[in-house]
Amino acid sequence: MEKNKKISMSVIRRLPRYYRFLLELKNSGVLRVSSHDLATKMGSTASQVRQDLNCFGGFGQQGYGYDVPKLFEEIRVILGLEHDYKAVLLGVGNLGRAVINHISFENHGFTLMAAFDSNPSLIGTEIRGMTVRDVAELEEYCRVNRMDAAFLCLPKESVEQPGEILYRSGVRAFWNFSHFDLAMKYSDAIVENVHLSDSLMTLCYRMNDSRSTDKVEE
Amino acid sequence: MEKNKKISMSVIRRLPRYYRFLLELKNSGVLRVSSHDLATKMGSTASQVRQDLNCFGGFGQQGYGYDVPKLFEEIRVILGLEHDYKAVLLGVGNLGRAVINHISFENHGFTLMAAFDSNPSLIGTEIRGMTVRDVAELEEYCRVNRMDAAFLCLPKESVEQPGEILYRSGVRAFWNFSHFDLAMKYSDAIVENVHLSDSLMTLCYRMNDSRSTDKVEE
DNA sequence: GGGAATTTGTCAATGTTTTAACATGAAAAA
DNA sequence: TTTTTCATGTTAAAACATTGACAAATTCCC
Repeated sequence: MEKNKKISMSVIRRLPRYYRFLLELKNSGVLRVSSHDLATKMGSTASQVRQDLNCFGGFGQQGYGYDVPKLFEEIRVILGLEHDYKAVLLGVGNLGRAVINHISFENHGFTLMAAFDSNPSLIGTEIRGMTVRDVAELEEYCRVNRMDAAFLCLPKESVEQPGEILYRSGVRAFWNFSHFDLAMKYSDAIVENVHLSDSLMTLCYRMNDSRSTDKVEE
Repeated sequence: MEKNKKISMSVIRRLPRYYRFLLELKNSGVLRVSSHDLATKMGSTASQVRQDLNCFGGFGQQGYGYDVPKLFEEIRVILGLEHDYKAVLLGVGNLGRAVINHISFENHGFTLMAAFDSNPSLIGTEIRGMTVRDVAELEEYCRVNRMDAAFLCLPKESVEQPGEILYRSGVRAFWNFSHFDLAMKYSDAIVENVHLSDSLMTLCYRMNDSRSTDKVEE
């Protein structure tokens, strides 16, 4: 049996990066990797890599390091990427289309089943083999087809109302791209917010910051 | 003079959220807010809010709280959102178009000056009043017009080469949406990575995790 | 105007995450 | 086969982040 110690969010958020780097290594035909090598790639320390991986079990071998294909597979299982969680997408504007076209859902644990929009000029159009549906059908569709997750790509408006509807029809996981935080009152709902503008503001802050710090001379 | 204590990343990453919530409050006509109210909205503690804001100065008033428009403006200045950093965007695919149409650059410290792509069928097309340029012109354009930042929306390929070109032509800040980490060898470069698939994998992990934790019965 | 109720800024304590150190064991080399 | 090298898993220490507590200052209400 595995240790029951709760995994911290900091560790969890690093797992996808390990996964990506391992995929790169695997694709390059690299067969073994040390915690030190991985750390260099990640921009962290060997100690942290070992600490992270050991949360889930001893995948390495002393004197050798980690077997790349094996470790890759382990992390894939840890993340649960072999799942086929059924998901709907709301909002087929630029953002929704970008998400649909940019992300490989199948490799990341999901199957995108349907896309919805409220804009009549979009309803009925095709995207990646899906016909865009009227958001009015959302509740029934999710209940009947037992959706697991929803990707919220509504660009401007509030996201609370569709959130409510989706929760009522059984959806418990939300990937939220809207400008507003999706505050779920239900403790069994999982919300993963992606705030692009927050990230841009952070970039802006860091740019100012580096200016003031760099200006030692002048 | 301000205290010279270095601001931690944890604090910096919360600033944009404060900013968003304050904007909401301001738009609703709310004039004052307590650390406790803000904490409730943020899902954190009053203590943390006060601690965060006090990194930058005492904006509040005992017995009253914080003046919403004033605090909003303070955070706007702290983040440096009044800047007009000149930026170019690379990759006018779905992702690039979503970024262009979805993000309000002007309110977040940037002016988007030009968009580039390597796809001949996109070059010359219009988007948001900009004519898409050939990526071959990138280096010269950035050098001549002194760009500050680049938004990298190249969906699949590696992002290292354009990064090199951009750095050579003076760009020091990068907002990277590509699937690969942009590993800049230059210490004065600022890279803000946005890894959508990482976020999706995290969602997947949390879904599995909640399943196993919830299943106390059964 | 005065006293109760608020609410901040800050210090101290608690909790968490990261880094460092090292004993142990496998692999590689001699 | 034996020794040296390498690199893990783990424990302990250090650094960092969050929370709690409270004095000081303001506002609100009577």
